Amino acid sequence: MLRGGLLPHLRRCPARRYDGPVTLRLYDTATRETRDFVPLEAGKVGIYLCGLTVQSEPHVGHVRSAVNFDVLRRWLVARGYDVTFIRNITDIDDKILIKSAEQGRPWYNLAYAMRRELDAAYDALNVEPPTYEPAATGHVPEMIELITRLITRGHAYVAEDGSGDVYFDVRSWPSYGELTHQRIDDMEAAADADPRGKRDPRDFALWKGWKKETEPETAAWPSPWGPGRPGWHIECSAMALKYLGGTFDIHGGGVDLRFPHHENEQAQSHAAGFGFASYWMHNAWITTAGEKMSKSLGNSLVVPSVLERVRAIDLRFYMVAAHYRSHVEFSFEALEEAAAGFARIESFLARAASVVGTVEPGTYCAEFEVAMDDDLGTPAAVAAVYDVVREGNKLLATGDSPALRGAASSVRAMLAVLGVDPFDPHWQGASSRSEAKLTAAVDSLVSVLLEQRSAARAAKDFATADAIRDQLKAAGIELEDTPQGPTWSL
RNA sequence: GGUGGAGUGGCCGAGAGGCGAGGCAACGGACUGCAAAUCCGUCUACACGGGUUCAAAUCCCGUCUCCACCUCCA
Repeated sequence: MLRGGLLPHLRRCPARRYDGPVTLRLYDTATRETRDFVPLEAGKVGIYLCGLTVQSEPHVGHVRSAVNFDVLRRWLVARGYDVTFIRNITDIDDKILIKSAEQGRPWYNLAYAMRRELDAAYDALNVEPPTYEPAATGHVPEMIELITRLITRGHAYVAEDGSGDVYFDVRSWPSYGELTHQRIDDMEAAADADPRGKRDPRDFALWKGWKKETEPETAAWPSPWGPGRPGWHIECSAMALKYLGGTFDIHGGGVDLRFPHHENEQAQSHAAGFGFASYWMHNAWITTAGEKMSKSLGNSLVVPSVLERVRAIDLRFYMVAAHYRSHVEFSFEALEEAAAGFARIESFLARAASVVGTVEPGTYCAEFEVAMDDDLGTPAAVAAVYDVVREGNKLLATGDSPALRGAASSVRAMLAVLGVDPFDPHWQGASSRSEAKLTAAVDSLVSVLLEQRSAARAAKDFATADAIRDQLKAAGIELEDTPQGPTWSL
C-alpha cells in the first residue's frame, strides 16, 4: 500500500518510513473529530453524495462539492479501495414546479435541461461519473416502501387534515437532533408555519399530497395515501439504502445540508431500522462578497460563464488547492493567481516531456500521501507537488535521466489524484478538431519566424532578432529559449 | 434564542503549543547577447485584551467583526 519513498533524489520528498500502517483519517461531522477511516467491509467503500436539485444552472459553488468528493473518491481508489459512488439527482420538488410553471414548460423538461447542464459542468471539471446516478422520480416505489415501514413502526403518520401528506414524527424518535447536536426544544419552530395537520411543527414531510389546483397531474404518483410526491429527505434515504445497503461508509454533501436534510435522513433511516452512514462529510462554501453563492446575483458565476474567462483545469486546481472544509472567497483575481501557479507545474511537465518523452503516472511522494491521508489535506499535497516540480526543474538542466523521469511521473500521478493531470486525455480532448488545425497552422508560421530569428541571432543581429520576438509577443505569442532550441506558447 | 464556522504577511491560502507550509506578486543574485523560463536568496504574519506555560498563531477567559444552519440552498 505504501507507494512513497521511491524518489530518494528528491530532497523535500525523501523516502520515509511510517511508524504504523498507512491510515486514512477523515473528519466526521457527526462525531466532530478526525478519526481513522475503517470501512465496513475491508477493501470496499460505499459513498453517497447528495447531488443537486436540478432547478437552475449550476454555479461554481455546486461543482465545488462534486470536485471535493471526486478527489476523495480518486484518493480512495488510489489507496486500492473498490469504491461504489452514488450521487443522486433530485428531479422533482417545489422549486422545480414553481420555476417550470413560471417558464411555461413542463417540470420534467426543466429538470432534464438542468440535468444536462449539470452533466456538462461536471464533465468540464473532470468530475468522474458516479457508479450510478439515481433520480428521485425513478425511485418512488422504494420511497413508498420506506414510508410505509416508518408508519408501521410508529414513527410516521398520515396528516389529519385530509391533505394526503405523511409526516415523520420527530417526538417519536428521541435521538432526533443527534447529528447536528441540537435539542428539539431549542430548534426554532418553523415560524408561524401553517401546521397542516402536523403533530409537532418540526415534523417534516415524507410524502406530499397532490394539490390539484396548483400542481400538474404529471407530478403526482399513486400511493397508499393518495396521489402525491415524495419529500426531499426520504428520497435520499431510499436511494442510499437501495444502492449501498442498510449501512454504508460515507455520506457527503454541503454544510448547509447538515440540518435539516441530513439530520432528517439519519433520523428516518435509523427509525426504519437501518444503520445508515458511518461517516458524515461536509464541504464548506465558496462564497462571494462573504455570502453564500445562492444569495448572490450568481449569474456570472454559473459554470459556463466562468469557463469563458478561465480554463476548466485552472478552476479545478483553484478549488482543489484549498481544503474542502475551508471557506473559499471566490474571486477571479485569486483564480488567476492559482492559474499562474498551476502554469508552472504544467510548464515543467511540458518541458520534461520534450526531453524524456511522455512518462506514465508513477509514484506519489511521501509528503503527498501523508497530506492526503490527513483528511484530504490537498493544500499540503499541492505544496508537495511544487517541491517535486522544483527538483524536476533543476534536473531539466542535465537532460534525460531516471531522476527526471521519476519527477515527471510523480507529478503526473499526484495531479491525477487531484484530477488536474494536464496529460489526462480528458483535458487533451477538450480542444476541437478545428482548434488542432489552427494550432498546426500557427506553429508552421511561427516556425518560419523562429528560423529567421535564429539566423539573425547567429549573425549577432540582435535588433532583428528582438524585433521578431516583439512582433510575436504583440500577437500574443511568448518565446522561450531552451537548450533544445526556442519554443513558443500563447 | 439554539447549533456550527471564520478573522494569518502586499494578495491567495495551510498549520493548530517549540522545529521558516506552499503559491501569486515584488525585489536582489545566477544563467542569458538582452529577455523569457528556471534556480538561489530577501520580505517572518497570525482580529483585540488578559491569562496559563520555559515556550502561544495554536491552550484558557473575555471582547469585537463576519458567515452559515435552525425556510425542500452544494
